[in-house]
Amino acid sequence: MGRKATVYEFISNEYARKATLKKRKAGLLKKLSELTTLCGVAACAIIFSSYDAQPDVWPSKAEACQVLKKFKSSPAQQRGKNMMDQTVLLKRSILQLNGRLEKRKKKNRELEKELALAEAMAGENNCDWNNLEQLKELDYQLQENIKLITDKIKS
Amino acid sequence: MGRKATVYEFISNEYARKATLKKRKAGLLKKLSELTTLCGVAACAIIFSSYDAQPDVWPSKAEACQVLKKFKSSPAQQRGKNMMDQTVLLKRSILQLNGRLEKRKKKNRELEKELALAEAMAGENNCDWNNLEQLKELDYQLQENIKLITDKIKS
DNA sequence: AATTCTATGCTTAGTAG
DNA sequence: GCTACTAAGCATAGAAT
Repeated sequence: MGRKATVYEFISNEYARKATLKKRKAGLLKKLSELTTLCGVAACAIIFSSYDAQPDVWPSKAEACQVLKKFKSSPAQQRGKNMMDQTVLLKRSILQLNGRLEKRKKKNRELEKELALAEAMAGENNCDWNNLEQLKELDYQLQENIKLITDKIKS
Repeated sequence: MGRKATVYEFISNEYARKATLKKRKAGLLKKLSELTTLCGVAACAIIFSSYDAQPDVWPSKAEACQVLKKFKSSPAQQRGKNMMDQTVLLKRSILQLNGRLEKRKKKNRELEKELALAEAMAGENNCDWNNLEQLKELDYQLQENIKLITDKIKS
């Protein structure tokens, strides 16, 4: 009953996370609706969840496009402040990502040993290695992209 | 003090309207921030008020670091009669993993298209955060895959 | 996994400085 | 205008179903 104080970090439990997403998404869109009504402003929101291929777009895709079009037509200079904020956030998240990458690479190495052992015991078949290769390939691409973005931000 | 029940219609009083806009906008963006952190989703919001020429744009904030489950390397212990069983299980799980990986890659491609849409709407200067969201999504899924393999090996 | 319930945390309208 | 305050409205986590 009731509830505890919310801890603001990624909800590891998948079901709880999905339930929270649903509730909060509804709450958020309601708030956005209220805001536009009460204050007479134009607004839109786009939420990408990994559950649905399609993003949730409020109020509708068409209207969101209009709002975004308007945003796009506003001079870039006026967006300067937001850009700055974004850059700061991006840098922070890149730091986090790099940390996670390091941990993941370490895991990969250990995992690789385990799989190699299993492979040796199995005696043949290299589908294990194929799978690992996929992970490593993704890993490589991820690093390349992060490097790219980092360079972009620095410049 | 306190407050009355809110009537959801345009606030005619200009001062009250502006004050409400400020408060609710802050509340809304906070909620959006919480949503992305708690549920690991990418989201953005754009709000046009008639007060400012430029809209308030909320880019996806840095995703809170997902607490990484402690990697427990399986010490490859029972090499006796369990060996074969483990290998069989491993092979089976790898087949499943490959299937999942394919699905996820497909999902990723769809997500990528949607993100590309948002990117186009938000303008070229915003491409960085969209790219980063893709990377983070990819990163998350990679971690999931690795965890899956690890768990399979342990069992 | 979706719905309902409700205790409790969170937001915010109105106000004061 | 703004910040700070606070009562009361509102959102929602966790549990039950």
